[in-house]
Amino acid sequence: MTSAPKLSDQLCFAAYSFTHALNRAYRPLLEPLGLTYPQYLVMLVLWEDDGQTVKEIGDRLKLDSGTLTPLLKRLEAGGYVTRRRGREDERQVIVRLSDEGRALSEKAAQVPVELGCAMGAGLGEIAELRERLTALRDRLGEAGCAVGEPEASQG
Amino acid sequence: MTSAPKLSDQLCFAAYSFTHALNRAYRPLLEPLGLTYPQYLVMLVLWEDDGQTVKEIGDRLKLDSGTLTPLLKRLEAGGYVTRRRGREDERQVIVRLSDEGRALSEKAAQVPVELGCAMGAGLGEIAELRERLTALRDRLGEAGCAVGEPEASQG
DNA sequence: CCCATATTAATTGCGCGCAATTCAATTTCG
DNA sequence: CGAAATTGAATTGCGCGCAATTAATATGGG
Repeated sequence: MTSAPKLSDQLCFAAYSFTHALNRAYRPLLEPLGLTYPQYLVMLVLWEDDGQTVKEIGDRLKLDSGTLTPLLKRLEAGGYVTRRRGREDERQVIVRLSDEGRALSEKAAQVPVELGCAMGAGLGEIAELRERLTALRDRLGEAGCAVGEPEASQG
Repeated sequence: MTSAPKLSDQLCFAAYSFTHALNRAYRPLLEPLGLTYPQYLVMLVLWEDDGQTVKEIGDRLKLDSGTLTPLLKRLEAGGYVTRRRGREDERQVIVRLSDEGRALSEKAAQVPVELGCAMGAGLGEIAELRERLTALRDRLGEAGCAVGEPEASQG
């Protein structure tokens, strides 16, 4: 048996390469804004709710401080956010939009439009895909399985 | 207008966080094999067709030499592959499995089974998702759109 | 044959992602 | 109250991904 490629692997590679393609598609749209895609995600989170802690941002984006701390420092260096220790709890660092960071949302409004257009997918398909991927992601986050029955594999 | 999150952004984040979740799910399965997920992908490609050039591997995985060269050197250091300049065309580097690398496919056979199980998705759902993601990825790789009509956006 | 152009890998530099560790602040509990 | 446990962020180290550059080899036209 030549170890044929398994379908679950193929799905994983599809997701992997789709994500890279997304990144490449976002790059030229975000570069004029001075943002990378992960930085754009942080800005989306802050545009929705300003003044969140590093922990809260990390919970939303599923990222930890090892990723966020240097990223936020770059956003701060770019003048889009401020980082200040909380008064109540000095362990926390509260991230706030600067005026420039708030203003950036205007320029960024076109990004998802162009992206959705580049994908050329209908509203329904996008919504369905999003739900399935999110559901699978959350299931992956759980315990896993006891490797009992070989299931959902086979190319 | 508070710049509500757009659906296309949500799909992109779903794909982004799904891919990270996949990576986390693969890690404990691949760590005993001494592989990272991208290294595993290269091994899958080589198990399917041994003796490919860096270019060919890159075409299949959509990766360039900047990513592959150091990765392949690590696989070589780990004893799984050899890298040798081609005799016909000395620009090319041909990557071949070592005996150990070939033997690894046996141990790796269980990986997609466990992964598919952890996702807990049916064969049909997996196949459909894979097709859609691949189609979207390929569409993203193309020209894009003329930003005419706002379409496929809106949260 | 020779030179301009192409192609192929390797290299450099930067920004993630994440595990592991460290440190300070806070909470819990004896 | 005070020691231990917990929490939040920062730091370190490593492996991608990719743009940009470089170097070596191959190819095609004059």
